[in-house]
Amino acid sequence: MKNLPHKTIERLSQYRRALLLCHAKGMTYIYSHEIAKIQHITAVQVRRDIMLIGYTGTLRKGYNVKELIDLIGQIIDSKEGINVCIVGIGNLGRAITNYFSGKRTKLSIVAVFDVDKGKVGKKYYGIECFDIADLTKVIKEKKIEIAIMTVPGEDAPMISDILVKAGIIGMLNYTPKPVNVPKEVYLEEYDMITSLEKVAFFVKTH
Amino acid sequence: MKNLPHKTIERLSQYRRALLLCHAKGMTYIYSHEIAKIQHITAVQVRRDIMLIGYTGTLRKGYNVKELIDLIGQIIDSKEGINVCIVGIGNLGRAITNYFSGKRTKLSIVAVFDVDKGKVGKKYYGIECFDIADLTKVIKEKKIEIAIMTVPGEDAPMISDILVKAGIIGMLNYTPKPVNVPKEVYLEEYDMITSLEKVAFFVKTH
DNA sequence: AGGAAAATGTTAATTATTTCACAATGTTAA
DNA sequence: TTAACATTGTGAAATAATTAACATTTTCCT
Repeated sequence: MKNLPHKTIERLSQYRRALLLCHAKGMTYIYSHEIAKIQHITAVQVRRDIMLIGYTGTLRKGYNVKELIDLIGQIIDSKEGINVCIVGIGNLGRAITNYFSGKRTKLSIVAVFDVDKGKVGKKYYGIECFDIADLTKVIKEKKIEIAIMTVPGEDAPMISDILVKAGIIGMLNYTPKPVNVPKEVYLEEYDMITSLEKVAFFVKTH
Repeated sequence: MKNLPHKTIERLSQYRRALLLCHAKGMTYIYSHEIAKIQHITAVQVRRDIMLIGYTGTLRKGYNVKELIDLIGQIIDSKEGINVCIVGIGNLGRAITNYFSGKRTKLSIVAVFDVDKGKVGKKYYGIECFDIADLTKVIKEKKIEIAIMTVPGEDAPMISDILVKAGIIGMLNYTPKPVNVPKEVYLEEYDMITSLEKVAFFVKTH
């Protein structure tokens, strides 16, 4: 059961978010096709994902919303919680910080970093900004395991190396510059230009 | 040749970006394994992607950087160029606008929108901000074909509907809320929370 | 009570993507 | 001149992800 497909993990995260909204609205049961509709995927895919995590719904009634939320939590959250930092508190860094602040209890942003001395010491959405020169020290002190890079592309490789040396084990790179990390570090990269170019391409070809 | 895999399109966009940097540095030829190194993928994958677009390198010399850049452009750019708008000029909207401003000649951000009257009329990175109430009018006037949504999640479905009615044919949804569009509209969704949860999961399971 | 309808759970088939393996061939060095 | 090497191009195999098909079961209706 540890070998869940990457795509399934992504969808579970999304299901949970949708389910939390349903739960807040007072729904106790939900059908696979209702989840599917929200995520605009097929009901079979929803059922398969749920099958993979070993949950069983009730025939003709669907899935218990609360139970499913909790089970997804058991699968994708880590029990103790994980500390995260944002490196580079420009527009994108602030967007993400704001986005997360006070959302997930198991994933907490505990520090943001920037080179700009004018930003150091200030708080962003309740999170203190540290000098990027103190990356290593703060990461160790605060037991930060995941870093989100939102620095300018040209700084990404250098910052990435520092983060790896400081003991980061997961990294989310939002700069347009791919970085190299040792295989023990889990790296996810996302680049907005690529996404837009992709949309433009598929728009063109119907 | 029109049936290029989605993943190949994404990589071609990335190759081009890397190649442009190489070209700027004066490189005239590049090997598949060099491109692979930059993107941290395998050389075979690079060669296959290049094969799929019908380009042929020179044995033992590699690929001509300039030729490859141009060919990728022919494949993924649309000849006439495409106009894009950003809906919601908060932190994320500004990050993207800044990111793109003056980069791709074939993809231009020609308008940004916001509900906040204090923002309307101002310029963001050189792009004028319009009232979101004028979405339909401005989209038609400026012949905008792609919209990037960076509004709060709760507004996403409603804005999405307006965009579709206004004639948008491609949409990039950066809100955490999935939206439904008719099948003629190409939709790409990306959600940062999901990405972070995914990293957290795979970090946990080595 | 019995039949129709609506769900889930799952095997099998299909499709998409990546990787392997290797032929072909130009380049370099002895 | 020839052997060793490095590189591209690609068919075939392997892996990953999605979709189809359908058995099963519960509920509802008559």
